[in-house]
Amino acid sequence: MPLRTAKRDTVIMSADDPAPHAFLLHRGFAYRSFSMPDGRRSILDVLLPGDITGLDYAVLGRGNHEIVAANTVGYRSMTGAAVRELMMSNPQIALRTLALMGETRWRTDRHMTVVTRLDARGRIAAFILGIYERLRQRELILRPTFNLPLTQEQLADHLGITMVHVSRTLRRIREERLVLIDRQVVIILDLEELRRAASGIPPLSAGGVTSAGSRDELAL
Amino acid sequence: MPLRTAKRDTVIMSADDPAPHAFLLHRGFAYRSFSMPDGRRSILDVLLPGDITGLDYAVLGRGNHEIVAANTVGYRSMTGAAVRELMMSNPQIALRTLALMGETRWRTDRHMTVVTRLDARGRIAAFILGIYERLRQRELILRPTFNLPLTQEQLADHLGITMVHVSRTLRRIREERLVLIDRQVVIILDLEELRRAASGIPPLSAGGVTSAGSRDELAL
DNA sequence: CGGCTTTTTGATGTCCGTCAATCAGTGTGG
DNA sequence: CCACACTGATTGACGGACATCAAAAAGCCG
Repeated sequence: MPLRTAKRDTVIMSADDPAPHAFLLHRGFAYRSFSMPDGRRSILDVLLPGDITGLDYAVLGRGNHEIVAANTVGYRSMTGAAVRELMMSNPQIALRTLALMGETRWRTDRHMTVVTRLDARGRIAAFILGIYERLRQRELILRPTFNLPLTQEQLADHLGITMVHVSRTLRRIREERLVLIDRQVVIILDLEELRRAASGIPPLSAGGVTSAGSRDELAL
Repeated sequence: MPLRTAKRDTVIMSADDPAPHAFLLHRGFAYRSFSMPDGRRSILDVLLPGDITGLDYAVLGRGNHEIVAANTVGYRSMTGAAVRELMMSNPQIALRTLALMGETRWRTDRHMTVVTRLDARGRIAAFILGIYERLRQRELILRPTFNLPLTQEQLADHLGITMVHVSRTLRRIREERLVLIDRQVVIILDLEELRRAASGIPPLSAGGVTSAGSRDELAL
C-alpha cells in the first residue's frame, strides 16, 4: 500500500463511506470524529504516529465516523477486502489484531471514564497525560514536552466541554504551573501533580503485546 | 463451555484478573465497569442477552475493567487461550469476531458522543432508545416496553451524571409523557419525541454482518 | 496591510452537583 | 404480624462548574 499524505483538516475517510478502510498513521496527528445530525461533533479518539484504526469497521463494512488529519500526516490505508484476505491467510495476524484492538479499547474505556467522571481540569490533565505516555512509549519524545496540533475547539469536542471553557481551564492549569500550553507547544511542568489532577487514572501502557511487533506484522 | 449463572451484583470478572475471559451472555443484563482509584465508578457498557464481550481483552491478556451481573444472568465464558486456539484453527471465525467488535465499537462510539454532547435528558433518551433497539433487534421484545434491571445509581454511573439528577430527569421525561419508568419497568410512550430528545442520534442497528450468525459460530 | 482563524476575557444565566431529609419497597427476625 | 434495618428513590435548598452570548485581542497567511 502506498504512503499517502494529507494536509491539515483533510477528511481522510468520510462518515458515509460505504467501504471504510483501515489506516496506519505514519506521521502527524489525526482524529476520529462523529457528527450528530444537528451539527454537534464528538472527537472519539486522537490518533498518533504508529496507531492503527478502523480494522473492525473495515471488516464490518460500515463506518459512521470520519477520520481527519489534524496536521500534515503520512499514512497507509487498506481496504476491507485486503484486511479480510490478510486475516484469512495468516491466523497469527488475526490474533495480533485482536490484541491491538484490546489496547485501543483500553484507551477508549479510559477516556470514557475520564469524560463521565472528571471535571474540566481533570479531563485536560488526563488527556495531556495520555498523549504524553503514548508518545513516550513509542519513543517519539524523550522529555515531557511535545507538539499538540489540535485547536482548542477540537480539544473541546474531544473532552465534552466548550471551547471557551477549555481556554479558561488551560489558563488555570498554566497558572497552577502544572502544564505550560502555548499554541501547540505543551510543556509538562509537574508530572506528579498532573497525575493527581487526573485523579490518579492509570496510565495507558498496556505493557503486554503492545507496540511495534503487532504493527509491523500487519504491514499496512 | 458450561452455562454458568450468577445473581445480581455478582462480580463475574474482577478488574485485576490476570487472565481475563471472554463472555457470552445468555440471560439477564450485565455491565462492564471501571473504578477509579478514588472510588468513583464508570459503567462503560451495558450487556444484553446475546452480547459477547472481552474477546479483545482476553487475547491481550489484561483487563482493568470488571463485569458485573445486573440481575440474575446466565452466561458462558472462554479463556484467552481458548479464544486464541479458536481463532487460529479457523480464520473465518477471526473475521466474524472482528465484525462483531465493529458493532460493539459503534455502540461505544455512539455512547461517547451521547455522553460528551447531550444534556441529562438527551442522555437518558438516547440510552433508553439504544436498549430498546437492541432488544428489538434480537427479538427479545415486540413492543416498546421492557424490563431494565438497573438502579438509578448504575444509570448515573453509565451516563456521567449523579443519581439525584437521574431521578429528577426521569421524573421530567415521565411528566413530558415520553417514557414511563417505574422501578424497572420501562414503557416508551412517544418514540418519535424520544428520538428527538436524543437529538436524532442514529440507531444502533449495524444492519450488516450483525446478529445471530457471528454469535452462533463463535459457539462459546 | 487586510482578512481569516484561533484564543482570550467578561457578564450573565442555568444545568447539575452536593448536602440532607423523607419516603417507599423489601426482607428479616422476634 | 409488626418492629426494624437496609437499599433505592424522591424532593428541597443551595452553591458551583460550566454554557451562552458577545466582543476584543492575538496569530497566521496571502
